[in-house]
Amino acid sequence: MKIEELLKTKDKMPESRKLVLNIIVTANYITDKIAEALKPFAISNQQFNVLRILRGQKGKPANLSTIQERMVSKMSNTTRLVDKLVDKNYCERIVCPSNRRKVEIRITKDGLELLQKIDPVIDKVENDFANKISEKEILSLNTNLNELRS
Amino acid sequence: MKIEELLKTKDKMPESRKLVLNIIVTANYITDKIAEALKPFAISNQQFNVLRILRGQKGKPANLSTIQERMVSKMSNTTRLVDKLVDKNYCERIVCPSNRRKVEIRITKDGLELLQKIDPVIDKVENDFANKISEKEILSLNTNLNELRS
DNA sequence: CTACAACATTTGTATGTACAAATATAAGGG
DNA sequence: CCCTTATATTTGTACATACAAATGTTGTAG
Repeated sequence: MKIEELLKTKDKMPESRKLVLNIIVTANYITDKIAEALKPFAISNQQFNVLRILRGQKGKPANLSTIQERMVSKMSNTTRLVDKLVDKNYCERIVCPSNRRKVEIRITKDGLELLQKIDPVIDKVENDFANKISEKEILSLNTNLNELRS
Repeated sequence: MKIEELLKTKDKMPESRKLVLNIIVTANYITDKIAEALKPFAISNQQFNVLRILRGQKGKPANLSTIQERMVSKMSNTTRLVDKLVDKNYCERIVCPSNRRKVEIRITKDGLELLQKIDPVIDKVENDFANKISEKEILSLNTNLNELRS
């Protein structure tokens, strides 16, 4: 559905505004789909994002600032987000021996197993979403979005 | 900057996942820019969005459900959002005489004046953002985003 | 009329998030 | 070494948001 129709705007907008609103609305759309898919697993989008970052470390521990800089949606309080994951036993946190200001955060076996269960579900959400346009369009969309952030 | 570089991912991702992350990251980027631009005026992105919806009514009052369905990012508690705007004297709320379950919400003179001050600032943010790509690319981006939500 | 379902909004409450200040540690200059 | 500054994380607090239940109102079937 066209963005103007979706937002029921009668007056016509400049294309730049349409673009801005369109990106935000589409981001909300896909974020909601992902949240819905994660619901049965009782973790939030942000927690899932952190778990995937930790898995990406391939055994190496991550510290808080590393996680923060890699998060899709940065937030000011990664400490408490990691707390939740520790509570649920999906990751563990120990003080870094070489620099005791830092903490070393590692995904646990439980965390890895959870991700393995979630993976196909999220893959499906992502594919169902992206496959509404052609392979070629996906590529040029990615290119354009990269440029918009420069 | 490419999305993979931005998120510092070493393992390569399918294009569908890149697209999803790219849209979310870009939406966060532009949302932050808008929030920054609105900061001097002491209103949030959501409050600004509601004010523009009310102005779009051109004198006619809006009720809560109308506002809610037109918001860029829907939220569960529009009542309290409007409360904030009423507190600041940017809109007024009266019980709808024909159907007392409803409320009629109208932008005030103060609200209209505020929007007039904000308009050029937001226009600039939107244009600076969109003008990083060509007119033609903006149009096809809008088309593709519309399709992705179908 | 009256009872009951539907509707529009509001409120309670638990949880999430932002921002700044606090804590703890490390590193570097004199 | 001691003092200052920088770094990494945590905590306090105020505010925002989600979700469900409550409130008040309307429409309608009997």
